[in-house]
Amino acid sequence: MKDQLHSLFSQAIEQLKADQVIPSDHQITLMFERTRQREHGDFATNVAMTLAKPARRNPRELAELVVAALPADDLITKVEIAGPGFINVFLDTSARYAVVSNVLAAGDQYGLAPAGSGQKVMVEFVSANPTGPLHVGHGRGAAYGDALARVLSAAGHAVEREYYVNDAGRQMDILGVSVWIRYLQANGIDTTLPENAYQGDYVVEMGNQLAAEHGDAYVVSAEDITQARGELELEAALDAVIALAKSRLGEAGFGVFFELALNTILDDIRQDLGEFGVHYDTWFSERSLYTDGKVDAVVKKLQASGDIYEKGGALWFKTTAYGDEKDRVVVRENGQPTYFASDIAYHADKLERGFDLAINVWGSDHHGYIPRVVAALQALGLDSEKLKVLLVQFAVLWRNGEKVPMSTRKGEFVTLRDLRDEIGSDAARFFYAQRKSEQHMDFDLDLAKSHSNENPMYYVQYAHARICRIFDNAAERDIQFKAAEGEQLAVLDGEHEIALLTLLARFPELIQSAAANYEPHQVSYYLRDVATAFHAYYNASKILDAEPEARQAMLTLCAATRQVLRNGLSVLGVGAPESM
RNA sequence: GUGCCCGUAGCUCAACUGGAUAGAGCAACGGCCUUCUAAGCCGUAGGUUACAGGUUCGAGUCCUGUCGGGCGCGCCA
Repeated sequence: MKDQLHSLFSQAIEQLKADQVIPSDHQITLMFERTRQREHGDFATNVAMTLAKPARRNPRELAELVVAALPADDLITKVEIAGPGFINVFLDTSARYAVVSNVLAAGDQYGLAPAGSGQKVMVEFVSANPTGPLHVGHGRGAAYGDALARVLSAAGHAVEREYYVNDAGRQMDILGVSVWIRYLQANGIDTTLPENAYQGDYVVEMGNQLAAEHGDAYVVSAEDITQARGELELEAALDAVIALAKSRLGEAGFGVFFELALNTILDDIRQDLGEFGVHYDTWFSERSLYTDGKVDAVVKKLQASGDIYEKGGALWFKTTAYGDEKDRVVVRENGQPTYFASDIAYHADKLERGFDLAINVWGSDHHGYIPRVVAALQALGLDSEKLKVLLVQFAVLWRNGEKVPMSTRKGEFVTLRDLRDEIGSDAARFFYAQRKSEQHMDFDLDLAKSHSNENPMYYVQYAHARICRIFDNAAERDIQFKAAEGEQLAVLDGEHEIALLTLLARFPELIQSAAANYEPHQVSYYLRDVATAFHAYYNASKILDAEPEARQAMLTLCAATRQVLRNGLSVLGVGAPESM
């Protein structure tokens, strides 16, 4: 419909160019908007206002000329010029109710662009360090990332979801050693867990499990540990204990603790996300970048191109040459690569896998990290425009009017699983999906739990369930439903019906807009609008008591509304129950 | 100190990316169930879009400054 308007107005503008009203070389972006008020017709365009300057005429006068040059067409019944120079277009009513048939014909594909019509896109999200259960902060990233992936694929893109597993580096050593200490305690060794190690109960459980499986095979004395720590400060003391564990147990022995911790936690995360409705195509291991030699390769390549220099025994990447504020270390003085080194290899690998677009969903605390990753891609001769980093603000949790602390190491946090148990996966997803990603967000746990029925999701689902019930009741009353078509739908001209029809017609545009702007929250607001329009309609009309012919048309509208609600909820990854 | 994000009704958030009279939900007040699910509907009230300038036909949206909040600025990840 918009395309048709576009073509008609383009013809009019070409005509004006030919008449030399507008400079013929002027580039025009023709935009149509759905109007907010009925008096303004169905669509409006501001083209006359944007042309005012190049044409050196006042907008209203230009609007007159555009309208005069507009070819006749059945679609348009009336055109008005309003305000400072808007051109308001009124469409033929048959164009309005035709949407019902379109919805029913397309079914669960309505609003969705054909698969493969878009780009090849990867969405990497959550990627939390596998050092403990996911907390509600990760939940926002999970809900946003997955809804984004769904919106993008609804808009026709081929989407892959990826989780980058940080299974290398010091954090994992700390986790391994935390489990080891708990294991020692389970074997009766009188030692304490350093306060900067992982404190969670899950670490205790793993220690107990390993003590049961391996007995005292990996035990050292409490004195050895005390001696290793010596008078060192916190972090250095922890490193000393890690070194002790590695030297006494060997790589293989330490690996027992490390691997169990990693696998247990990763399985838990995978299950947690699965129950949240989030499923990944790829779990990409950071360690594999080392074992496959990709980190080395990328460092050598940057050395060869002169982007890496040595200073103070460390290797530095000249990221300032690509707009970063300071240069960054990639290989430390002690020969250990930094996290940045593997991240360069990871992002290079992503783009080399042939995605048109690689989206990273990151917590906003990582925003300072973006310039150096972009720098790395540019230095490697890759197209950094293909990387898009979307930042999600972490939610601030409130309980009893106080901020809830969130520290993984201290084991003090509300887990995603707790939240799902309290309010359910669907409600949690919908709640997160209602917020724009970069918006700061307050999450009041007491409110979320005690007033869970006030979650707008129920409002939308209720509209769906109500429609299902109407059809149940129709069947009980022996009313046979056969979708009305064409002129039979012309009775749908009440205020509520027109509002509903207009909304249903907007759905495909909405999906495109939500995808183009990476804003899945647009879908949740849209669904609420559809539900509002339906509930109002429902209360105003006794559908099953209407005259048979009108009743068929009304039921057809209900069926179309139900379909759109279903499709929209599915884009958010939320269910559409048939009864509530 | 410096860089990025944010500031909209009492609270939580929208606003089709520069458009017409800034909208919803909670909370408050008043109505609607012997009638397809009241998890609903209808109505009332609530605003100097943090503040001050600027850009233009037109600004919550863009530019500058100020104030307030969050987050970065490691040979951590």
